Amino acid sequence: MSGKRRPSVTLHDVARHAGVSSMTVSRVINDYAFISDAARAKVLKSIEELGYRPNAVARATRTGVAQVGVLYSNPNSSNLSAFLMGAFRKAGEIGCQLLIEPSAAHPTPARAVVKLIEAGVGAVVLPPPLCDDAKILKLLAAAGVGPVSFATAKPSPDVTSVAIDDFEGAAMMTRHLIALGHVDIAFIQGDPSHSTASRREEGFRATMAEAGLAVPDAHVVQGLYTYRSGLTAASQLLGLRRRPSAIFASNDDMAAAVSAVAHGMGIAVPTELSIAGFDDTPVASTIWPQLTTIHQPIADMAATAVELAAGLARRDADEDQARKHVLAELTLVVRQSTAAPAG
Amino acid sequence: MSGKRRPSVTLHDVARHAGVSSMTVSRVINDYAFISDAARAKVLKSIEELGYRPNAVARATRTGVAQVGVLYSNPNSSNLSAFLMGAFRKAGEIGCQLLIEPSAAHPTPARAVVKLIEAGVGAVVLPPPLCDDAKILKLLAAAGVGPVSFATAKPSPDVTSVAIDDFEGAAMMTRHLIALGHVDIAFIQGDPSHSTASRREEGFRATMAEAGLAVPDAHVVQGLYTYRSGLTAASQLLGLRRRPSAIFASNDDMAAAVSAVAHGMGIAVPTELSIAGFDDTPVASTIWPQLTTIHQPIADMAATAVELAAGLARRDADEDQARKHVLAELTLVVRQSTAAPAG
DNA sequence: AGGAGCGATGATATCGATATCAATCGTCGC
DNA sequence: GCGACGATTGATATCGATATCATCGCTCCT
Repeated sequence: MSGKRRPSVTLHDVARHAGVSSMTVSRVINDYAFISDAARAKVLKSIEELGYRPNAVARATRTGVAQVGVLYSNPNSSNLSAFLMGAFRKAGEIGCQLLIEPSAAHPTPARAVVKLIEAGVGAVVLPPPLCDDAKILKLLAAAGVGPVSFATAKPSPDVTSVAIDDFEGAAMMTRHLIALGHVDIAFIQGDPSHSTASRREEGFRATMAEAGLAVPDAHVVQGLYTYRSGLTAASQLLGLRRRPSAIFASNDDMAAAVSAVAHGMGIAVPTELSIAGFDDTPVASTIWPQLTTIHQPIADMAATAVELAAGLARRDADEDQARKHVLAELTLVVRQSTAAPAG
Repeated sequence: MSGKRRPSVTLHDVARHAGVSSMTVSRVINDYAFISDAARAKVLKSIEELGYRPNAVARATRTGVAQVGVLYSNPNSSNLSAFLMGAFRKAGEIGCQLLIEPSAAHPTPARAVVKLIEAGVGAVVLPPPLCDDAKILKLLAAAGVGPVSFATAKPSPDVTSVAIDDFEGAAMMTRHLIALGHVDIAFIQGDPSHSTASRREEGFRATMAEAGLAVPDAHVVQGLYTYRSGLTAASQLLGLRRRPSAIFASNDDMAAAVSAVAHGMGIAVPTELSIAGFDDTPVASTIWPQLTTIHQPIADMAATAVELAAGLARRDADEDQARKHVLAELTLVVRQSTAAPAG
């Protein structure tokens, strides 16, 4: 019987309460420039008193609902949840509808793109490695669907992008290890088909060179961003006659594998071996000791990507829109897997 | 210049094309019972020809946008991404707005609930262990906000719920291990503050008893659903004089830890030791060998939960609504971490 | 003084759908 | 053969916001 009903204060309620028209209220909440201070104050007061909250859905009907597609390649990607969180939060805010399409569900990524286009999306967010695929970009261009490339290491100037500076991130981590006193630092490369892999390696090498530290060939081994490839790479590195005192893996999954192998060989982490990852995925704080890694604000980046995509989708034949390029801020997260080298 | 514009076929376009009123079209797509076959056929044909897709957002303005809150406790929960996927997909479909609130961001879970209530949600989805918290349920009831408990092991008959049968899941896995020929099967318990933990243990014990197999006390050790607790538990079990030939951990994170420890002790998986997990989180297919585990259709469950919550949110003082209880289907996923015992 | 220019505001149409109520057409019972 | 009732359909209002255009009152310029 306590039948609570959503009283749902509307814009009109606020207008009535403030003694102005609904348009004035609408303008206030949309930060329109030309409103008298008096009117603005009245409206803000009424909003406060009534506890008004704009209805994103209703707003979207008028502003034009943009349907934005999101393609993703790896359903197990550990960053997926943060990515989705951010993307959906923003989508809810601006009232645009997200269509999520796993490219793995299709014989080729191109088929997934076609499906999204047919579903009528106005823009597509492309995580790596899809955003580096020229064929896909061509397909989208032909359909007039705007692409937003996400977290690619080499964003094309022609394509709106949200990215991180992989080079700088790797450099930050390398500096951290050097500052701890490490000299023999090994590196596990990422999947060469991802553009991020080479940038991270370059960041590592450049920083080592800058510090005057040598990087013997044996200290750089190939990985594929997978746990399993990390297992192999770790065995290789830890079996070396002259074992490195620190291993920097290009992502957290591989760093977790290094941790498991070290564990297996009775090598104490971090006292005998420092391990560093990249991405700050959930596994980094799951395993023990927790990984020192580079944190990317994936959720914020995803939100930004959706916002840009929605803008692209809405825009009419207005072609000369500036392609935006957003670079997100990275942070070094020092946890328990790195320390000064022994002895 | 290829200024593609979303022509966005509307309901009215379809109506005009089919020569009927828009209401008739609306009724067809909403499966209203009393439509002549002729009209239905015409409409369906037009929908097909024009490639019409209903605009969920517009629909929601009229049906009443339900705001549904989703509380979650552990931002690193590996199931989060699947959960969010399902939840948001459904939210998009029915045009309801999701408010996600991490309870960790508040001093107490109760504060998070209050925030959602103040934000005006009509219903809340509560993952464990929040859904078992009487205080929270009381708070919600006072505000007239419907709760939907998610994946709790002991759903209250008074609360709408979407759950799995933890007992049966554990039983399935235990039967699998027994069928492989294992006799000495150890068990790692979950966090006792989660209702799922005890049900899983009961499922294990009941099945062992049924098969006439003994479960010595030393073969059941406490865990907390964390990787770290799994590390400790595994060391304990694998250090036993009479080592079990299989370890069934109540979740994947702990199973992954068992794998790491086994690795460390030079115990081959699965030839010398079988490892089983529960949940089928991403880590299960990340590590190597990949874990045999119990898969829950989290995404579907989340979608169902949102759907039920939206229903709750919309319903007026209509109190005698049936509380629904949905039980999702579990599947045993056999991967590479289990095999027949050696010798 | 006349009006151009602009800041500030409101009236009204609109977005794409559904809710509600009324209208139409059989046909069935008596 | 008449009224009632049920199946089927359409007209119109509505949801909560924004877009567009009109209006109003000033100031400032010539």
